[in-house]
Amino acid sequence: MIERYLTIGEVARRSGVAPSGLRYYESLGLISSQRTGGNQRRYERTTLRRVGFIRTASRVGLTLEEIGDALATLPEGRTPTAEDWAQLSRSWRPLLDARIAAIERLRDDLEGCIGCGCLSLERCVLQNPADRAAALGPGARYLEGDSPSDAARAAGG
Amino acid sequence: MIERYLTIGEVARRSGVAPSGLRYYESLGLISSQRTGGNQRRYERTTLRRVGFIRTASRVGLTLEEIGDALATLPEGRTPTAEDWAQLSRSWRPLLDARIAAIERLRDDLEGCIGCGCLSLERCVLQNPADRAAALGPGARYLEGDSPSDAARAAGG
DNA sequence: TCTTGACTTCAAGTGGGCTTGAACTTACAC
DNA sequence: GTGTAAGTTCAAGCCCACTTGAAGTCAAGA
Repeated sequence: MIERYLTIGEVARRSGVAPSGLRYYESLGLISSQRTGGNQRRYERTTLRRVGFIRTASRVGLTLEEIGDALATLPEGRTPTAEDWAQLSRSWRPLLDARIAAIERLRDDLEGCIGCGCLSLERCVLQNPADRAAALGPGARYLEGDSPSDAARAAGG
Repeated sequence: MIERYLTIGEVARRSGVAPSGLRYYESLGLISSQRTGGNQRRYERTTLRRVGFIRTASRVGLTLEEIGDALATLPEGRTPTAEDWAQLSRSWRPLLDARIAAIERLRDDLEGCIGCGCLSLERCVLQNPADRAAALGPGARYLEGDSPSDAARAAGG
């Protein structure tokens, strides 16, 4: 018989999530386990991948509830079908794409600060708030919470 | 005189961050304000952009401490130079790129589940943990916390 | 001037995501 | 068989990112 089930300690070591964290995930229904006669948890190997998925999604700002909701769209009693997966993939895509776009905007904004010429005007999108001499000028990029019309209004007076 | 300073309520409405949140950011040194004679805060317009930046970075999983550390690399007493900005941009790029890569991996993994053929094998990277009939097979992608050698070991026995 | 909504500080509370500790049991190498 | 590392539950605690509440002050229009 091949070694099929993993103890919580093994999953912990290999996933980087502490046993307490794995129990917490299980309490939320994100992962599941078999029990030995002595009530100890035993995990399937695929749990490692599932935990990796949870960690990654969590690290990029998704809540465990969102992750759980997504994983819960998979059927409980049967092997997920292609349509189950397609639905999960479809439902998450906009969220993930939005996350990516947000980070890229952040990154580009930082780079834009160097290239946009605003430094020569002694101001910037991310201007040091201690810089009292600042005045709003041209060349600004906008982040969420600010808009082109804001910039126009500010520039206008 | 143009309207130059914003009250905390105005910044709150326009940034989407509650006054209490703005005070919290200020307590952490992420933003700063002038005070009126009556001790009320007044913000420069650029604060809107700064707050937008903080929110975006926070939403994609960066801590306020990381954000603060980054913003703190900007000089306190003078206008940031091109080199100040270049340094901030350089120091954040790997972090942001890693974040983007993680989300893309997540997204591609979800899509891969549909296209990789694993469904026909009644198993998947994100296999339903309730599926007891599962056995680890070929075609698996790996996420953080799992590795090619893991997969080889599992497939091997 | 007065009223009222917006502001102030400070302390405590909340929710998410875990961790820690106490008290106890199980699994396994020797 | 036994020692010990690893497991169990449950309650409480911790850190982060805020929010809420109390008690009081400020700003500005009628």
